[in-house]
Amino acid sequence: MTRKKVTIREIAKESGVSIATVSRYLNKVSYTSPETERKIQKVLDQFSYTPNAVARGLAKQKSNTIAFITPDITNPFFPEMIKSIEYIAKRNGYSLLLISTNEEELKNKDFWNNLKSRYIDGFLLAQSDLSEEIKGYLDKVQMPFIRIDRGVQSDSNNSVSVKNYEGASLAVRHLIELNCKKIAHISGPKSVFPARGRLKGYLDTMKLYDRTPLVYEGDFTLKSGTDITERLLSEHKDVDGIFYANDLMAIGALKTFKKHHVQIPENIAIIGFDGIQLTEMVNPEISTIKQPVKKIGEIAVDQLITKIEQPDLAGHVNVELDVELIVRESSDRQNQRDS
Amino acid sequence: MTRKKVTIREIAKESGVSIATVSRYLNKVSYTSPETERKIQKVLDQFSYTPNAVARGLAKQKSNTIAFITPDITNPFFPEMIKSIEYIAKRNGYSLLLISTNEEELKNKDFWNNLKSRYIDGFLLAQSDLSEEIKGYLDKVQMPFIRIDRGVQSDSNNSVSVKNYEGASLAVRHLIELNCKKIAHISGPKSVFPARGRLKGYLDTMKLYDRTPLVYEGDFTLKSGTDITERLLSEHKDVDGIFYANDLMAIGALKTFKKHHVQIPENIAIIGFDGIQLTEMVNPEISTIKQPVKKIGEIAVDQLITKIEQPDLAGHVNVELDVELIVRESSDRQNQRDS
DNA sequence: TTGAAAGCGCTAACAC
DNA sequence: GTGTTAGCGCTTTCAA
Repeated sequence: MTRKKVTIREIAKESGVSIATVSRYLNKVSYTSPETERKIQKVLDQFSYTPNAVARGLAKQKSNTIAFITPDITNPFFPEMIKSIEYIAKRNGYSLLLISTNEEELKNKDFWNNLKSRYIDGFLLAQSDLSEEIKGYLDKVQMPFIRIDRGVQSDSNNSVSVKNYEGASLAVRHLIELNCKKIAHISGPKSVFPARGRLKGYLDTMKLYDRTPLVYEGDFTLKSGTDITERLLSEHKDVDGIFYANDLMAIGALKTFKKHHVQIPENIAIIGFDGIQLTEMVNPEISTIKQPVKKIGEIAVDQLITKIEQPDLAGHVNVELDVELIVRESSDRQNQRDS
Repeated sequence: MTRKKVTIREIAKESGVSIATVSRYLNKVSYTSPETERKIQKVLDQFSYTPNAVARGLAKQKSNTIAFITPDITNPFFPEMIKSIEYIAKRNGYSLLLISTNEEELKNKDFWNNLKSRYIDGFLLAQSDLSEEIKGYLDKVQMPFIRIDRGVQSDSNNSVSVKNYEGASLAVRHLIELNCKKIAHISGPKSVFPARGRLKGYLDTMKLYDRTPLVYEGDFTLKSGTDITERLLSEHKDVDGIFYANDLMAIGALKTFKKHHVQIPENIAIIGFDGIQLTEMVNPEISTIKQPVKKIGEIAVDQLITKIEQPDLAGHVNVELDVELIVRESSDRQNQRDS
């Protein structure tokens, strides 16, 4: 496939110019006469030369590689988000290094030294919640980075997230329009920022419509959806609408509903948050507030690359993307009326 | 965090030895006197020195990085498998580069040249089906690699896969023990090797028990599960057991069953193949033939690293892992009898 | 056991 | 415009 290894030196010799000229041509920096360019290009083709990326990296102190760091590779967002990230990165000439870490590791000096010693150009951090300690590290680590999604405090910079508050409001208003009388909220852990945003959106909107809020705290897992719904049903039999702080809990709740022969959406209308693919795979399909996962990835990597390539141009970024109400069977009472 | 950048040169100067000696100590190659070692180590700690990975890479022509290449990053296996791969890789001092490609790109010389120019040490290839053309490329590319899972032809080498045939047999026997009289199989695309293995397992086992086989060809997607089940039900109303060639199709079928008010497992017992997490999240939970996803990843990366570090020791590998029958609601007639 | 020095392959001043 | 040369930071002969 690739014969020997052909270096810039051969190319230079073969085209009768100096390696500097070849390098200049390759990097399109400063002018080279059209004629030499033609000569060089010819030899380049002939040898199907590819510059050695490592040598180039060493000389330029740059690897054209970014890292995606997360403790939580099995998060349902992951596949789709990674896909868009890798795609955009590649299009810009960057490769994607995948790193899964626990919080401990982020505090390890060696961890960061290692990234630096590899000239990793920047990283995306998808870490749920950062302790103050780690935030301190991040400030000092002196690398471009963007935080994604859940790891976002309202006061933070350099992050891409979604409008959790508005999304929650959308969800509640949707349930109200469905004529739900008693709308409960199964929240995420209050320690997590997006969970708080969604909770506040729920509370404020309920208030706006003069409703009495009813909140149970879950932990974003499937199981907690099942269990807490069980408790909710036993303690409040008259609930007829539930807004789950994420899809996974809503899906988990389906087991409980089935067990108690609760009809969805006839008896209770439910809606989740996130818009993971799973919502379309279960029965009934779950209504949700959809996050633009791909877009989150795209924007994050885009911002990161800007920070890398034009450090001065890129100030602190703080993007908040819109979410979208997706109505599916679990809250669709149009069809219901017909039957 | 990290002050200036401290190179091996400072370490050498500071400890009063040559950089060669420091390098030797760092790489634990050839002996160094205990005394110098102590001196060096002291300085090392003091500066919290990390060798520059890129420079080292250039000198050793090695990056300590492996690539995971797939066209299909949203495959449900992905998260868990990647997780185990990254874990083992890291434990062995390797990082994981994620590359998603279409088949076209694999035929592109530049693609491979790029990997080589970065001194990527090897790669895992999770590509469904490789054309002969690509297999030709792989032979010539001269890099260590292992193929994973679906990309496996029976005659291939350097691959890690599972016992598809035996798994299918397990599934069928399970349905027979459940007293199913007419057992159908929704296969995967016949062009895909694992699909063929599962089909053959089904056919042979049916024959073994003197049953008449009934096969419909699906394409492994959720939707094909829904649609083909629809057709199956209309054409063969007496089917009472279905073995789906993968879980996704079995899950898709649930919509059809619901629509036609078919009770699972009372009217029809079903079982899938793969053991993706989704099977536990739907209603009813789906029985399945579980692939040891983590193990597949672990073994693959393990083999790959062996190939990289001991090229002579590692001959051609061809691992076939065992699968496991997991009985869940969709084929559980123990509980059914009680009710 | 240790040091000197020649690479690894490319970039970027600096000079012409 | 183009060539010379000194790095980038580390490894690895080859001598001593």
